[in-house]
Amino acid sequence: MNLTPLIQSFVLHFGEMGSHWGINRTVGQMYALLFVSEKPLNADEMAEALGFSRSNISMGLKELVSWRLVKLQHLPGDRREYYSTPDDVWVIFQTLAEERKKREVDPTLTMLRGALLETPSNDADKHAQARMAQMHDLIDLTTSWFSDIQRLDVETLQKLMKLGAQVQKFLELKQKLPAFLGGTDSSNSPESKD
Amino acid sequence: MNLTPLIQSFVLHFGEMGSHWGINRTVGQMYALLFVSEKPLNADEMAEALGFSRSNISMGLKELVSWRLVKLQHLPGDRREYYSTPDDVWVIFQTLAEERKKREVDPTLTMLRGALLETPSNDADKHAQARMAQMHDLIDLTTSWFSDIQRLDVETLQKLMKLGAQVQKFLELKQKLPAFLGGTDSSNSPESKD
DNA sequence: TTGAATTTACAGTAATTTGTGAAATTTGAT
DNA sequence: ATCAAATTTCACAAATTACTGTAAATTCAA
Repeated sequence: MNLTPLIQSFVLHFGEMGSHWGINRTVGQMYALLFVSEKPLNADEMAEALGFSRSNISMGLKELVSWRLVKLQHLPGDRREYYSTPDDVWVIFQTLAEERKKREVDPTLTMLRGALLETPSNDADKHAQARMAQMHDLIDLTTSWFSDIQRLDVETLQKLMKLGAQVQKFLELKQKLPAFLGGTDSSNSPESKD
Repeated sequence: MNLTPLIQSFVLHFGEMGSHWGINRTVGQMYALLFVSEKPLNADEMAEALGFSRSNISMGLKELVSWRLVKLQHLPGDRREYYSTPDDVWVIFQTLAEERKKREVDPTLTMLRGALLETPSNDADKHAQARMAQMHDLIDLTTSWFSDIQRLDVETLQKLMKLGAQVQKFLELKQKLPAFLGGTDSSNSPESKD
């Protein structure tokens, strides 16, 4: 295959960053290669392009598939398995966010819920539980918001982001005109938090 | 010191999750211990509570301070250094997000900008650059939005999150009444994306 | 059903990361 | 300035993780 300098530097960068992102260097490079590739690649092509062993490629691909970051497909008349990344970068972004949530935050949320049900054994425990409750509520609100947002289509999401901090004006407006959003909303009622 | 079972399980969980979060087990435990502690702790107390060597604590603390996740303070009449986490979990969350952006996405954004300035050497390069441009634009929009949002105070941010997907209604409204947000906004104009 | 092509599992090794104790340095009270 | 308390650095050992080659398993065409 033989990569051009441009592609090579992109691939190497992803390899280096991989460790910061919780994947290893070779998996990072594999993803980068697929991301910029014009067509799906099979494992042998990737092994050759990156200079890794065939089995390493196999492991890495398995991991990337488990993250839903690469998809497997078959090309007509070729029994080998070909791999590629989704075309739409927004879809990629959402998949990444979902998977990270699932792996990196959901387990903690579950642990916190359990811990908050325990009976505190002393003052230190009481304080610890109060702190855990704060953490729980923050994560809960953030992840609920995230799954709300994720339901929006990409177009809408983009508009929202371009709007940026201007949403603040909307909140001010809403304060004045609470009616127009319908009745089941409770976010204006003054119970709020601690 | 001797941790209660409740606190111990919290601390151990953070240790295990640490690897998913890009910090190591001991650093994760240190952070958890400080997070639930009623008062600031010094390095010796932490070493004893967690059963780590004094030097390991020193290293870990240095890392946590570099992430701005723990702060150093001095207690009157005691020359040792005491450590604690910020009280407000929203501040913690924002700090974490800022630091992760700085370490995990800014370098990639920089690399992409550089790559997009290169002259493509062939069709493969042209395609790769197109892909990189998509990635760049996504990251750029997302991080700009993030720094916009970060300027909001915590109260407003909370309201916004509680609103969730209902912001969509605002966008619809805005479509109809583009005037009320003032003139410099271009997000409604139909140039949009590819 | 056979067998060639392909993928996967696994065991051994290499590389990297983590954690420790001892030595060196820094700090601040006297 | 001195000295003891406290912190940091560093070289090494231990543990973990990554990578390879080979062997086993699977797949699919004939």
